[in-house]
Amino acid sequence: MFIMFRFYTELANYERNVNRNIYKYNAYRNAATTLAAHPTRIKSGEEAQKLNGVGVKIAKKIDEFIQTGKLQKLEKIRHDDTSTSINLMTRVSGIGPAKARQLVDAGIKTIEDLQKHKDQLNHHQLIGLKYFEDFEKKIPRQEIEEIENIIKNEVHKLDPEYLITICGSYRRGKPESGDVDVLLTHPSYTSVHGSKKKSHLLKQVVDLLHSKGLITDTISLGDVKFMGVCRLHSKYPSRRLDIRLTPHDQYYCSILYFTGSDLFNKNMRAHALENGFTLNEYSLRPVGSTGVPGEPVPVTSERDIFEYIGYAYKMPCDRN
DNA sequence: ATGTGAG
DNA sequence: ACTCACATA
Repeated sequence: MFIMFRFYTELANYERNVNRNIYKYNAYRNAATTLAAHPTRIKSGEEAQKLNGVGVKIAKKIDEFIQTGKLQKLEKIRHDDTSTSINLMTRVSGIGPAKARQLVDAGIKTIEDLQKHKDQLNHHQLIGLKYFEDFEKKIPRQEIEEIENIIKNEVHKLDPEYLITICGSYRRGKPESGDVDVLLTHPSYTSVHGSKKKSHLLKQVVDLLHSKGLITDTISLGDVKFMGVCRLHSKYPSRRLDIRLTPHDQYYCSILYFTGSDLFNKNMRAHALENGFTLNEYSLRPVGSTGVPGEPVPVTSERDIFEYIGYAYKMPCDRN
């Protein structure tokens, strides 16, 4: 039923992006996931309708697919001009469903159209347009290794106490990644002194990497999160770079969280709950019988987190 | 404050 | 699911 999962996901995205109907979007997504999780092959709509999240309409579509091998509604959507235009617009970083709809309603339907109407785009969307092709390219592992070396060398020349970890699929050992996700901390910055603003710790690093030519554009820069663009040399594509600053005592929970995968995080958090803990991006806390989380337990490595909740340690490459 | 978008 | 940053109000 994998193909049905794909079809319903496609219909879900259509309802969200084109019709802006979040309820139908959720309905299709629910149906898609329950169908995907179903252990045996489904032979009819009637059979499927017994499942949670599958009603009359979706059951009918299953019958249609079984009989014809396709879905009329989906075929129509795939050839619909408005629908395909909206999908194209949302591929520009910074353009979501709402902006895409607005652009297409104004007759702006292609990347060339966007270039003629830059006045309708905000700063983020302009960067998304400027690097439209580059941002869709995968980043080879070796290139991230080079970026990592530059960041670590330059930042440690500035202050060797910074701790730097590149997370995401790169840390899970994947040969290619979609962006570069850097986690940054400094021993002088902890959540207990959280009220003391240490935002310069992030700005300082961003300014440095900018001056060294690695960072080329800033999409946004707050106290704890930078989103922008970097490039190794003029011959390389431009890459999306995120840097987040985390308090030192929350560093390993953050690393765990931002290393993923999403599914792994979900499973691990569920396991934590079963063992009386709640785990998030910031901390691991025991949950009392009242259900109120207690104080965070001290964590000085990723391994600590696994041990507290009695979960066999998994290397990042085994978290896919 | 509220909505949008990203991750 | 939840948080951060930005834009607009």
